[in-house]
Amino acid sequence: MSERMDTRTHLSKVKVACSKCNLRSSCILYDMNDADMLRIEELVSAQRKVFRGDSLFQTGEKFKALYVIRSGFFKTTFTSPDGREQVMGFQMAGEMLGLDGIVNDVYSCDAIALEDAEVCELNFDQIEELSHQLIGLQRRVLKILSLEIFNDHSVMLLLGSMRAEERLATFLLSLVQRLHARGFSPTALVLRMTREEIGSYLGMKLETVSRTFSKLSEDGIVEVKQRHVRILNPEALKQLITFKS
Amino acid sequence: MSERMDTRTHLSKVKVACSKCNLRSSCILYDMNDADMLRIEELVSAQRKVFRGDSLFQTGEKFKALYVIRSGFFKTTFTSPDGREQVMGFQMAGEMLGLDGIVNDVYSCDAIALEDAEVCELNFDQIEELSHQLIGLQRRVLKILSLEIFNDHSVMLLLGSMRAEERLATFLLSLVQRLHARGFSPTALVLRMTREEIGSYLGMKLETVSRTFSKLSEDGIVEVKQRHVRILNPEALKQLITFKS
DNA sequence: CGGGCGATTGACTTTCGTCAACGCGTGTGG
DNA sequence: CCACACGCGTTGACGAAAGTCAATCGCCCG
Repeated sequence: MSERMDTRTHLSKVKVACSKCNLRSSCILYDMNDADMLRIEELVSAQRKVFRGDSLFQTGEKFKALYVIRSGFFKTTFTSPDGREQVMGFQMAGEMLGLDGIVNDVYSCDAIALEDAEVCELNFDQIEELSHQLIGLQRRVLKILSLEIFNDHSVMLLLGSMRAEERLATFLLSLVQRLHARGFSPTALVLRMTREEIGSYLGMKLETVSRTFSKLSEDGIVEVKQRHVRILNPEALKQLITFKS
Repeated sequence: MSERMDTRTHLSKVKVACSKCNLRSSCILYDMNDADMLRIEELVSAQRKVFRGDSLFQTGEKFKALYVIRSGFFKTTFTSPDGREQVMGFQMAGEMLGLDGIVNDVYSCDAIALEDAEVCELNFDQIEELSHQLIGLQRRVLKILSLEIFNDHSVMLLLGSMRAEERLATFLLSLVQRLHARGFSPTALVLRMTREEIGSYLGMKLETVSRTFSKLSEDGIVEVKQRHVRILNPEALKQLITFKS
């Protein structure tokens, strides 16, 4: 945890213009019409900087806002009552954090920045209030929640039915696809997380992650240099996942 | 699939009274005030019967309604593009089906009745319309979605970090707890699903499920006769799950 | 009563986890 | 500027857990 400052994150109250945001096409709020967009800017109660290693929110904290990532990279970790911990996901620009806090008015996971990040804070009371007025926003919020459920189901499928190699292949393809959608290379990426964090997310041990990387590397499918990964043969990687039976 | 009739399910358009429903305390819509409750009854566009083995909806079907289970027992199965299939959950009275269909206007899993069932159909357009008017309903819907996310995260934790015995113990405790909340025994239950379905849900093979049941039985923790399970030592069962480290 | 699906059990194989040693790279302090 | 330390990653040897394949059993339903 950083000791740079008293408060965990920088705050700036500068009003932002969603309508001019360069994330617009990838931001989770993007498909609003211009009239609604002006109203939506009211939602952004603050922008916050979060430094690498610091948390945006923690399990048990009072839930009061959702966050959209403007830049940077997060992991969310979920902890069971008995202390079991697991990485629930990795989030990047345009994605949303905090949705699982709505049920109990308390965040139910930790959101930790894996690199210095900036987020837009959306006060949840205001979201409720405004989506009461704008049916388009209401629908949008529901879709966001539903998407999260859909994505979680995909992860459950991965955890429940795939073997180590398939899991890692799926993980790499998913990451690179999301990065590509944000203008990055479709074949090269820099991992922002450790082998242990990847393993936790994929339900395997860090040694197995490492071994599996080595295996993919030996097979000429990817090139791995520490956290730098290049996908040499995307087709072979997809083939690995394909269900055999 | 049943061939009893042309349409897959019975439909009845008889207006129901949510305010008089005996499920009220466990139904996912329950915490509405009386005034709102009258409005909510408008939502129930139909009640449907679904016979054992039949599906309430299937992957790819146009999404148009959410469902609340009045009686009976369902499984939901999720299928990946390449044909991998997995049981995503088991649902009982008062629980909701179809939430993952909101994102893409298409159901993204199959809901299959494991015993004859009755459901209330809630037209989604009407939900949107009405929750636009009743802020209480809007909030409620958001909480339901968020709860689903929270539950999925618990399953992901199970799949990612537990061993076979822990998974089965967690599964049994969860089932029995939900049944107990509905007035059934806190220690005895009848499984509505096969070993294979349990295995699919828990990310293990049916033989492993069977062996694990036998193990728990040998240890005197549960009594298993086919699908009839009695929990002899709930404390020992909970102890099994407790994280060791 | 017989057929068939589901459940159990055994023997063997595979996959992954565990434990341990070592290597690489970065950042810091002498 | 170099040396060192520490965190992270890799690799190997071994063991444990779960998967696979196969035989058998038993219950339920026609």
